[in-house]
Amino acid sequence: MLISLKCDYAIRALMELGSNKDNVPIQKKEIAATRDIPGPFLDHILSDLRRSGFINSFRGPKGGHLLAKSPNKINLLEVINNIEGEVASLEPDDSCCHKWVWEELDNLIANKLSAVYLSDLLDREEQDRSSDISNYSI
Amino acid sequence: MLISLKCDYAIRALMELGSNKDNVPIQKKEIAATRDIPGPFLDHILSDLRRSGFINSFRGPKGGHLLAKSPNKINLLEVINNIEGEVASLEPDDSCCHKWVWEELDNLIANKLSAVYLSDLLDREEQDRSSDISNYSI
DNA sequence: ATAAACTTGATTAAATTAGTCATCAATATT
DNA sequence: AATATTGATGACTAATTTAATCAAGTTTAT
Repeated sequence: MLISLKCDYAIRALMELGSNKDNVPIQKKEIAATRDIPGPFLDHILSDLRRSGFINSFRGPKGGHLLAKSPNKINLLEVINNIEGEVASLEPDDSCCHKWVWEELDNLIANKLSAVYLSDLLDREEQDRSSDISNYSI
Repeated sequence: MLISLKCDYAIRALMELGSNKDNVPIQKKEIAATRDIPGPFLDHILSDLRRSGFINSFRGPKGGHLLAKSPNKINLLEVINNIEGEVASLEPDDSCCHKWVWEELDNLIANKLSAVYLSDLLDREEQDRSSDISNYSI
């Protein structure tokens, strides 16, 4: 797949934290459970997210994690770049004839990803959730 | 990288065949040498290209390979789809909340790739080659 | 016939991805 | 202060994918 599962997990984790209304830290166990992420793997992902400045973590009982920025200040490109180093770089220093296509494609992808914010994902999720409810009540 | 090296090789091979003016089949060895593709690996790639109907192959001495279609009838999406199964499918049947982003991204990529034809690559290569020459003579 | 080519399948090596596990560090509660 | 709870980190492993190699077979021009 284009985006690694690890990255997908990272975005899920951020969504869980972003949907948190009160300022009480959410614990790893809860994130893993509600967003279906393997627990021990999530450790590393949270570690990456913390090092990249997306979240703040607190140890001890009542510890957990909180978003460090507003969801509308976090776009997918930066998340992906920080989690997996690079999005979609083609042959490193390849000077092949059709390099330009891969470059155009890279730019296209980067543009798209940098235009999608965590807040967009949260809005859409909220929207989906409410349309599910209305479907159910019809 | 986004597109596998195998796919890149496949496109290089098609370019080599597409730049062939006369109708004499080009041999594997020559394709491998001029386009810098590992010989034995190219075997499999040519096999895939043949099975997908992009090229015709001829055995025996004076054998080799020819394009089966005009370069302006071959776009990158079909090549890639035939060579590596699929371009960039995300989690197979995943119903995760932000699936729509990956879908939009997939569509964007598919649109871009299906709009680039082998003839575009050949034109660009020709153009690059001639600008190199004029640079040299200045 | 024979040599030159392509064809195919088995096998392998390396890299990447996904994940586990154990140990350490911090802190709220008592 | 002791303890239980939680996060932090690094070593390790398993599975998958990618990128090949190699050998045996088939076709065909000469």
